[in-house]
Amino acid sequence: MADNMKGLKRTHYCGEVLTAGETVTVGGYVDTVRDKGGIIFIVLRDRTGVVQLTFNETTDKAVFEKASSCHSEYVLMAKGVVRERESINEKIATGRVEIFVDDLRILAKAQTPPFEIVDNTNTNEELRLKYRYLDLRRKPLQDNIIKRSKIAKVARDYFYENGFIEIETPMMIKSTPEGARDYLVPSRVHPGKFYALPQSPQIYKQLLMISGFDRYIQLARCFRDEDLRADRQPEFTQIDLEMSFVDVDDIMEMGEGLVKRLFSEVMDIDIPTPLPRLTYTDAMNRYGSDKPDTRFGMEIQDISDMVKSCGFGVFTSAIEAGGSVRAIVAKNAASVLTRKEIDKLTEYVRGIGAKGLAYVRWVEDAPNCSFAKFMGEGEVEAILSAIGAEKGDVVLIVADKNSVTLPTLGALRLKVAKQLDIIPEGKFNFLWITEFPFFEKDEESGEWLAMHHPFTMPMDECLQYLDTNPEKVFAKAYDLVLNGTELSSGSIRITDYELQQKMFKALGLTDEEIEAKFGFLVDAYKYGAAPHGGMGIGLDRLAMIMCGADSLRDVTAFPKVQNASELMSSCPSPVDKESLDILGIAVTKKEEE
RNA sequence: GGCCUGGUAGUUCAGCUGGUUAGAACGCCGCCCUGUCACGGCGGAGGUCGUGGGUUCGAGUCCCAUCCAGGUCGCCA
Repeated sequence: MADNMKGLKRTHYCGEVLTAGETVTVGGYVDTVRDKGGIIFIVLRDRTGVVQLTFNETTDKAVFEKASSCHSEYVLMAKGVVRERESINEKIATGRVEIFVDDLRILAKAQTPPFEIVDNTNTNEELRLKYRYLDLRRKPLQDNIIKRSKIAKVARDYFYENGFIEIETPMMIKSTPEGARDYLVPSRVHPGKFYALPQSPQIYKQLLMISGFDRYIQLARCFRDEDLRADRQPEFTQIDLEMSFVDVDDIMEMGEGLVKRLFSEVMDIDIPTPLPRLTYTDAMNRYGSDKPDTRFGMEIQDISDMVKSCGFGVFTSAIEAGGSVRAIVAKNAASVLTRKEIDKLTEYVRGIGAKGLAYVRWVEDAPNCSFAKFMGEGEVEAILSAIGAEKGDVVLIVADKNSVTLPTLGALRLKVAKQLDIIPEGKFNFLWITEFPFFEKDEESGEWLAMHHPFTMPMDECLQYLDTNPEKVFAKAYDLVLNGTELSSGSIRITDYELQQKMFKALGLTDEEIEAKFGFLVDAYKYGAAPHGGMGIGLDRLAMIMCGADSLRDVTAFPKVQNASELMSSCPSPVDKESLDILGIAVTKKEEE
């Protein structure tokens, strides 16, 4: 039987700085036991830090014996007098004092954990996720979770101070099979019918604007049944907001205020506002991405004009087909990007859709150019000079249609920057991406599809092209990007019934489809809505970057792994036939057990 | 679904062109030690080499399949 804590009340956390002479009571987990024979030191740990407990054999034999029976991760409560240490440890905050214990309680014994609870663990993440509750005892993870809590708190403070009302929207909603796949929830009362978990509170927050709440926020749980990435979990949290009587700039200003406040209060870092802006078109042309990492240069340059009449068929045919020839210059990369490495990059770009990679590797005196034999006297040198390439640099060139050259060079830019290790740490480069195209053409069917959800407002000056030139229509949509990660996405919504009908038609929806999918929302707008818009800021991704973590798993208390299962509880799991029968569900396909 | 990487004591890893009894460090257990703090000293236990098949006189090592984990592409309006 373990001891109880009768008569003891915790007075301090372990990490608090104690003054010699005072009597204190602390509780925590045994970090280490150092048994010297006649004297025992136990390092006790809680979420604030560690403190040393000291036991002397000659002072109190009974307490000493109990201390000698303690092992790692035992849960203790200890009362004693604080005193200066005989030898000081400058490495820890509480290293000048110790607690000389006269009352020790073993509140719980503990099995030896399957891995050591230490800050810099090497232990395989799979095992740590299986014992997540133990992994969460580690300080780096505790610090992340605590920082995330602070981020949420500051965000709430900020929006409450700006007149926002926090409103919960339902977690069980109508399934609308658009975009990401829904998680479905069966209904016992309605066999054969399903709710869906929300991918975002989008429709409900728009309805709240119609109701006149004017400014709404929610720290909203969202669910998407898609494959995971380091920065993508199937369930995640958005700082979701919507505002009435606003246009694009008003929302962006509110978002910038939040970013500034968060970084100031949580990190003590000043983020200058207004944040830089880039249109989608410029972002694609310069960085080959709609979420560019601007912490380093290596921008994409168009060399089509310089090579359009050269003898290299790969270049000329790409240009003749309406595409382009574009390049990035990797400064001082010639020693890292050897011929062999460039071959690997060529394989990489083939894997993501390009046909190949031309290059100039400038070592020694003469640039080594993969297409030199097709070029005339001085032509290669002219190109190098025009794009600012110098001795020691490597130029990587892709020729294809723009929908291939730009994303390929964008991906290559990131890959090469990581390889060269030129992305500065500790920088926080925010960037708004604006003026997204409204439609994108499906390469296979040739149909125009909405790039954002169909309630997004086109830019005022583009309305005239809605019927005639879909490619000339841009949206009042904006993404917030931080260090190459999409943090937030938002838009101004269509509040005009007629315009909304027009949009649906432009997207090829029939009246029946409109009614079935969005009938209630379309009806709602018939009763009048102020111009409104909003955004959803990924709390998890924000916390990840603010914690300097590489994965959402490091800032999520109980994350899912790549196949969307949770290793600790082993979910999802099969359910018994009885449960399914009540729901009227038959399972026709099973995962191998 | 495609591609890449990994899986060997509790943990992290080593284990060569296939060859005796699969090693190290940390952790764990026991004994010793009154100022340690990466404590120290002595001793000890601990392995279906992810799983299944194949090649071979012989497989941790080679081949095939499969499972698990991570990364990435597709996917994520």
